[in-house]
Amino acid sequence: MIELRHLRYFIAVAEELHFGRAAERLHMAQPPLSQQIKQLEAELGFQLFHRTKRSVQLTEAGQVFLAESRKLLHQLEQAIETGRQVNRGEKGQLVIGFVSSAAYNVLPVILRRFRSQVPAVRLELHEMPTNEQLDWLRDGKIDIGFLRPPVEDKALQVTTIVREPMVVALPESHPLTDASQITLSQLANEGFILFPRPLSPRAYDQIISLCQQAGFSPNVVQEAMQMQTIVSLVAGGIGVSIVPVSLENMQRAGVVYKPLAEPTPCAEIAVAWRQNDHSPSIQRFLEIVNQAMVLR
Amino acid sequence: MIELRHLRYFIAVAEELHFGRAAERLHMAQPPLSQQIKQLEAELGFQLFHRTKRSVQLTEAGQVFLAESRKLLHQLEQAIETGRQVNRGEKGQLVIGFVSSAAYNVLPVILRRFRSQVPAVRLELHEMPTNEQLDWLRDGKIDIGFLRPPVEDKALQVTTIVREPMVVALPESHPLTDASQITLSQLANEGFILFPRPLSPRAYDQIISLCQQAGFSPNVVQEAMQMQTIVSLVAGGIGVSIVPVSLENMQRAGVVYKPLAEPTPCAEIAVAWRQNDHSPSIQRFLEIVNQAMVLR
DNA sequence: TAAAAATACTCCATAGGTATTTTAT
DNA sequence: ATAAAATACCTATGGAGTATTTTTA
Repeated sequence: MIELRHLRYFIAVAEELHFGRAAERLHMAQPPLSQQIKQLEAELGFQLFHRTKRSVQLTEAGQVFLAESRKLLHQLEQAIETGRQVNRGEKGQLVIGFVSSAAYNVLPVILRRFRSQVPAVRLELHEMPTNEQLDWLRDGKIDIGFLRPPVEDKALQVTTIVREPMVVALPESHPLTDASQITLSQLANEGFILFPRPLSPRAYDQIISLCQQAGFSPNVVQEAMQMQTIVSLVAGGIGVSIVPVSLENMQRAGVVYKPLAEPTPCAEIAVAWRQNDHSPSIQRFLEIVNQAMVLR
Repeated sequence: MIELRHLRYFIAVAEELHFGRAAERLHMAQPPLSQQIKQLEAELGFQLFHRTKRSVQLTEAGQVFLAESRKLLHQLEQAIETGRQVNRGEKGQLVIGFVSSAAYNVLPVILRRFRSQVPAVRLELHEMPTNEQLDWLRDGKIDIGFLRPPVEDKALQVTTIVREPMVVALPESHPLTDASQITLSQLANEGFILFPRPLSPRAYDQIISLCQQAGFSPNVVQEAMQMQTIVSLVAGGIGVSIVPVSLENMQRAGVVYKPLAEPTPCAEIAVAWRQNDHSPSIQRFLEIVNQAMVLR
């Protein structure tokens, strides 16, 4: 059976064209080297050297096999190095899911950091709602999710990384745009635009219950999956909404954001990953998330 | 030190994801297999498997290294196969020199045969006179020469493969074109076109001495290196020439070839190669030359 | 005859085997 | 309780060393 040893020895002899010197270079005696080369030739089924006792020369086949052998050892080095990089989480591929609002908030910061620190890990991004992310995480279709807690699944690990105040989004033309802040009760007769409850039950219920504490049940005139859509609808005067403050980053014309007077309700974003997945690139990614987003 | 054994074992375990079954497949016991994998991991500096006693799983780095390992073993197979082909003279490269007249005669037959029997050997052809071929052979710049004997060099082996009659080449307009054959004495007063003596001393001297036996010294009015040129000059009425019969293949308009009445002088072509060069593709080529050109 | 590869043999390192333990399900 | 990997220990193959012979320039 051919071993790498044979190739290493062969390369040495081919380079020295002298068994004695090659043996010296390999820190071994000459006879076993002759043996191993002979054995290699037997395994290969062809001569590597023309041997005339006094001089050693590569055969034509030997020359070809020399080039191939060098390539092989070099590739092994490469393979080891690549393996080590993957092991350190410096090379690989990550598939990431995120809710649309994360795109305005945490994602840009984290991705910029990750890309600069670990450039050899390819990132694949998929925008999708929380519940879909949970399925994809379980199926291994994504490795990391940026989503809205809570998550019940015991197989998934979840850390909240952002907790931001909610603000009221009003059409530019609305009379309340002059107020410095708004109490919920002032919105009792407004039409509300919200996301469908299954998308983020906790946030949804929070808003509803706050309104009820303010003495009214909100009149939901429209639902929309995407935050962009909600903001657009507000701009269009369809109604008002309560959105995470980071949406201000969108700079949508025709919309004014106002803080709430109430003890501020919060929108949360969390990272989630499979508890038993110790893939180094995931670990590396989570480290960077931690660095960037130490949650107070 | 990593050996191919390690890779073979690793691939087996990675494919079975079960040390026991992998060991069985490798016709060995399970403990030494565990040992070898452990040793491999130590050499690599990273884990290949997540081992939880009850289940074996590839790590991310392990997956990458698995693909690389498979590639490596496959490439070794390839290298061995290529080496064997080269050894059998079925793959490689040959550089061949030939005198211009060989192009009308032996070369086409031999090359056609060789290309069909040994398609994977690349041929490089260089037209050049005999003396230059000898230098290039000695320098290793060509491997095979088709040239005009004799060759004195002891380091070169030479076999004559073609011995063909010489014929007289006359301009179409010449009065002797009606004769069925020609005696040299009939050409005593003609102007002769010949190649320079150094190009093929034997053939040159042969022609001169034949003329002298016929009672005259030929009047050489023009010399030319290439047979084509000689024939063109004859066609142009500059003079007559004595050329190998295979030149008739050229079908040059304006020239008529006539056999000689004299005991036919002969033009020879030989193959030459370095005696101590046992490169299989050369051997293979020479075999085919022998097959095709068994000299009577 | 001198230099270098091949042979002959000897030895020991280590690959591989056997028996057993550990551990997770 | 059981299946599977790890650990401990032993065995023996074969890789490597030493001494010697063979070969040819």
